[in-house]
Amino acid sequence: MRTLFNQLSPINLAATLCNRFSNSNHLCTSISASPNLPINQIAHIICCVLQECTSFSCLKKTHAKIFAYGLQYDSRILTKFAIMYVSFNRIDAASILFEDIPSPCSFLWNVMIRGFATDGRFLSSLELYSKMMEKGLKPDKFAFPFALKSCAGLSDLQRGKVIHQHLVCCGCSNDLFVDAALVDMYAKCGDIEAARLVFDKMALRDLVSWTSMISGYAHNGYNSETLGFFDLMRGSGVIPNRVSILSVLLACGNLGALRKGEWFHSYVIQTGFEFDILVATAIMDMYSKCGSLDLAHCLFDETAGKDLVCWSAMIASYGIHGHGRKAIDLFDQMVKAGVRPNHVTFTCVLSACSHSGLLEEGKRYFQLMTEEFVIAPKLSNYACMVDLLGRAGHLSEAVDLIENMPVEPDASIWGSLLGACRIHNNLDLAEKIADHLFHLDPVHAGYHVLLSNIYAAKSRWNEVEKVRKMMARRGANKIQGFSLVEYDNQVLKFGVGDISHPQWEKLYAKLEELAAPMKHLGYVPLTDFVLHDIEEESKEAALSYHSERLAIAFGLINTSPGTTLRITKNLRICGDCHNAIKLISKIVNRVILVRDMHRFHRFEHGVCSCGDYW
DNA sequence: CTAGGGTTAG
Repeated sequence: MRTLFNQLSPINLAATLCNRFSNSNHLCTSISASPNLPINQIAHIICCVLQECTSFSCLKKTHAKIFAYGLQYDSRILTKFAIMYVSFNRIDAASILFEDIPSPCSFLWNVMIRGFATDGRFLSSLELYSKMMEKGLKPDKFAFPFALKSCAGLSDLQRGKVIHQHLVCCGCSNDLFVDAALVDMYAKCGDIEAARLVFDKMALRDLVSWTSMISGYAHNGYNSETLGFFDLMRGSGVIPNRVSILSVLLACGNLGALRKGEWFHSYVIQTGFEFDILVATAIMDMYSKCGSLDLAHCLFDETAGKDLVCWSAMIASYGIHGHGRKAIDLFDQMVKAGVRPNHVTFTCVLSACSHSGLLEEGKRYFQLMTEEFVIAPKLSNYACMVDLLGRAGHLSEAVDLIENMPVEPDASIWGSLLGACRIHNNLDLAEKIADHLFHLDPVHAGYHVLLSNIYAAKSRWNEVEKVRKMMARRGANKIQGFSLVEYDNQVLKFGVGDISHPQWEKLYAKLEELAAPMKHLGYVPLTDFVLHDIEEESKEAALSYHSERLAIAFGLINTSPGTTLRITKNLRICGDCHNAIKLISKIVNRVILVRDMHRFHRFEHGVCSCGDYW
């Protein structure tokens, strides 16, 4: 060994060491065996060996050895070590070394920016990026995608735009990876138009860029665009993989497009994509959101190696379908199976309790979360609790909870409470809440509508008008209600009093036809403004029809008797329609599934699965 | 040296 060290040049020596001694002990022993070796030579050897380093423990031991040799202040070695630490995902260790280097080279800055971003420490990554720019150093084309990834992770569109400008200045645009990262950043920050602009300008588009775009559409609510873009991708000769399928499944779920979703399920099987837990969860969730709880549950049972997300998704499914007890049972099973819940799981459970009116159970699980699992409740957990308490009429308890929250309540919390005020027609509380609420979110149309409906319930028409004007002044535009129904591999959309469908006359005639038997069953149209508690979708004219009724009429005309009708609605179903659909289900003897903004309503034999608790 | 992904309240 000693002869080796003395005879070979450092590079050859390093190469020899790499070949012969792949593990750290040998390396360290060899170095220790030659105490007379000049320090710079050892440094050189170690640098070369590190390049071949494949084991973290080897790295750590070598690092310790370096300290023993008193080389810790050599920038070159430190840089090498920092880079190695990053490659082993030990960003903290790398960071400590980085701080010790007087003026780190550009490359190390880039490596650190990448390292932090990869580790999910987006703020640190961007902080470093800014510091690097301040020093007049330019990030390289490998660092930009990571800086953009950090912006995407933080949904920081403003910073993303700035970095976009920088990279153009640095001449790093028109690079496949940089552009793909740009597309992804814009898509994740919700600026889908900007994403599309970059995407369209790309000379070359790989599967990843397509997938980023598709996922951007899906996650920003452009559901039919998602499906369209997927077809476009296939048309352009790019073969999808399981990742791109996930976005498409999401879109199907959002649209309630069961047939399309089923098609993708079989597509996954036919093409032989790996049917891993992510794909299984996505398909399961799609089935559930399309109203097919049975299929979702089947898949859940068949899926081996269920993880937290998979369990949570199934719990959420029971929740939106109104099966609170089953959601709770599943939660208990999950815990028994040794899977530790997180705040999302509890959001699912609490929301399930809320939809099913399981007040005591909800309280118990909230307590379980904080006390037994020691999970700090997030805003979403508080929102569920406020909703649970409020719905059940325990308004003051809900207020207590909000006042004692350790975090600042946001608009959604007050919104929950306002929703409860509407159910219980509590005007005093509603007015107090509205102040907070409109301060936090002045342009939210839904909250204004809620308040206006509470006034209307008390026949306070002047105030109703005031709220209306307030909305106009603030530019809080009402969201148009619509209902979706899948037919013949298409998703059809019906708006309020829609006459755009070729069959529109038939649809209205069908509703007319139903009017008599409905009346016979005791239906009284609730023309009172109060119950048209959804956005503007009502009150247009006596002849206007809510979108879900048109969708139902369409389904009745175009499907064979007995077929379940599935409707997806963007807003909350109104009380009048809820009454009407119950009766329709009885008259036509059909199951009518309506998914509104919050949950499923399964109408059958004149009753709804929500038990009118919604 | 780089990348895209499944669950969540209102």
